Amino acid sequence: MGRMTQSPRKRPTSFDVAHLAGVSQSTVSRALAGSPSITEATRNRVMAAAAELDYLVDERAARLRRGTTSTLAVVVLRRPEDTVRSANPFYQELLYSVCEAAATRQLDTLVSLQSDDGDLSGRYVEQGQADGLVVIGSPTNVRAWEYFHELEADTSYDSPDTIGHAAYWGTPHEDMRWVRADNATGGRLAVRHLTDAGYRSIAYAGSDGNVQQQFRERHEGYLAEMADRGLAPRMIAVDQDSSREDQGRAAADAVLAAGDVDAMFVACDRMALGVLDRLSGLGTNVPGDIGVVGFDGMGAGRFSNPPLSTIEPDLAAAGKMLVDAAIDGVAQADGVRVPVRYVARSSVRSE
Amino acid sequence: MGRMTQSPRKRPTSFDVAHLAGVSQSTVSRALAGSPSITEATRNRVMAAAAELDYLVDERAARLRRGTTSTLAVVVLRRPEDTVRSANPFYQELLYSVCEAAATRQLDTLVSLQSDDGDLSGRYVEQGQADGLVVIGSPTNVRAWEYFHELEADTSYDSPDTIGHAAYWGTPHEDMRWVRADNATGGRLAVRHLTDAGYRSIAYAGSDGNVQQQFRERHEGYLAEMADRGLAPRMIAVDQDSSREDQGRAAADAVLAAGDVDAMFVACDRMALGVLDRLSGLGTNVPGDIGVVGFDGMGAGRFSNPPLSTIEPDLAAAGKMLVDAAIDGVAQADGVRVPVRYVARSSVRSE
DNA sequence: CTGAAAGCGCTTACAG
DNA sequence: CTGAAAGCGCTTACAG
Repeated sequence: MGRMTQSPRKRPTSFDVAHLAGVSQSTVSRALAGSPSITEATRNRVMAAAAELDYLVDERAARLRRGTTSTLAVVVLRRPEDTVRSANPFYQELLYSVCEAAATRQLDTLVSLQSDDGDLSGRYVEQGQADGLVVIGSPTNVRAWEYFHELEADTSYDSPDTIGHAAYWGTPHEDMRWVRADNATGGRLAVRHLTDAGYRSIAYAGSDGNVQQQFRERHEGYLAEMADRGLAPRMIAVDQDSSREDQGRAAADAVLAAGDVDAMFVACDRMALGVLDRLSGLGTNVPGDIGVVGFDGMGAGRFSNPPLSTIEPDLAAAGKMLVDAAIDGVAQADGVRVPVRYVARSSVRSE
Repeated sequence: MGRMTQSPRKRPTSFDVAHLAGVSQSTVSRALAGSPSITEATRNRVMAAAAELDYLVDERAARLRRGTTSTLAVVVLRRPEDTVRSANPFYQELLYSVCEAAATRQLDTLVSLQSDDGDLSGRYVEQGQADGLVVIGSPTNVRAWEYFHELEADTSYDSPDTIGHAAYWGTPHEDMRWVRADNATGGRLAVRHLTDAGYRSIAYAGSDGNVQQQFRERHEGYLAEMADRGLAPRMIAVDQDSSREDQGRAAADAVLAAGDVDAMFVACDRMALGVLDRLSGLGTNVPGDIGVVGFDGMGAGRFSNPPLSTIEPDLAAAGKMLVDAAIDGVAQADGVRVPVRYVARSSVRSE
């Protein structure tokens, strides 16, 4: 490693470069920033000196002076009890796609994992650390969402070069600038493909209550499409407190007990994976006896038994929408929808 | 939103707070930083004024002056052709656990996704943006690893408060400070559990070449344990160019063609998932006819057909080791190993 | 315990 | 096209 072969020395500044190149410090700054007013010859001399000294601009100073940061802050809300392996991979994927979208816009991403029971902080713009903020979470992070909701109301001044924009995934508050999957369309798509494949007695498996806004919307899409097709809706309500997988297993039991259901639209993939697990354990033929459609597009669905048909939100679009909304703002006061598509796999008969 | 209810005004500085609290700017700085030399009464007055003005320290200025950043830079190497959904989730999980480990140490994480065919940059410490650097990638990101390898050699000066530490996951260069799974132990564990379950003709499925250091180590562990138990090793070499899943499918075909193999230790979970997919498609009984063990601990393995036994690296430990190595440095010049454990699921007969 | 002042390392009017 | 100077908003010796 380099530092062993040479004695440490202080990091060079633009003054050192100026001295070596025989120009003023301001010229160094301009030359390195690509100012068009600098001669090619001068620029070359400066660049050579900078390379020679291994000089790099100190971004703290540059940003302090400039007033901007070229950075997007991303807060990921996690449940305190989650480990990397038990956490819902959906949020990890969403984080990843936000980072990708930010990179496309030449923005670095300042990521902070926060949980409902720990310190919350989202004032990165006000602290000069970012030009915008994206918050990713599930509506169950109640305290965190209240915190961010209040933050929106509190911000009483604007930074010179930014308007302190923010965008949110998973907020239960309608008056925050949210980005969400087009859940209702997803619900409709599920019913559409299931009926096209010949299923008629299609149940929705999910929570009945109003805890999860996203689930409610999926359910509404399901109801609307069922009504449009003159089919009677059925609800398989699951216990709120168990894991998604166990909720799915219980839903499968309920469907089998009912005896007259031939397909299920399940609120999310993790739950649907639980459904499949129970159904295959019991020897029920999927998709023959019962067709199953999930929601999320989880990778695990490609290898389940059988592979899971699902409604997949366009994650790349989601990342881009969040970043754009956070940096540019959006016209509408509230939210924007991420498109979804139906992914056909073998948990549904071919149409 | 707040900005609608009040006219925008410039962000307050410590001078504004000082003015309102009737003290000097230095006192504001000290009071807010928690300096013990400030009276309780003074501190309260300052805090009240700061709250009143909604003042927050500008971190750019504070860090410029202080010389540190409280930030860890994390570079994630991605393949240019990958999308969020096609990318190996292992790296997303690892990124997540690095962020968690950093948060535990009160560090923010500056995340940058970079790919072999795009701009590479890892000089965050030199630019005053971070106190340390973690790079996560696969050995296949050849150009990127060469870049970071050279960077280590180039750094010819030290920052005043940091030594420009870095730690790497996935580097093919032995002389960089790497963190890796304990692959050899993983290979041994796989063989151990397979033989304990009564399997005798255990093949290794993976690449034969030396492309993937990690795979080579897993193979070596397998070979060593097989030798210790007096069993004859078998290699099922896979085609380098197809997808992991297809490599797995081909390996399954090869095993079936051979006819005398009763178990497989597969180089990684994605490949093992391909093995399972083909085996179940062909009606082969797993674990009855053939036992399968993968490597990685991928979430999808919990729902595959049958659920996949696997060697799981401790991801939380991996994140912590990377962060610690990057910030504190480590004693040894080269690397440290992340512990692995055997996760028993139904792709192996119960012992 | 508090204040006046220097200075971190840049960018950018302002002159010439 | 280039330079001298101001200033971004802090922290921290140095005095008292």
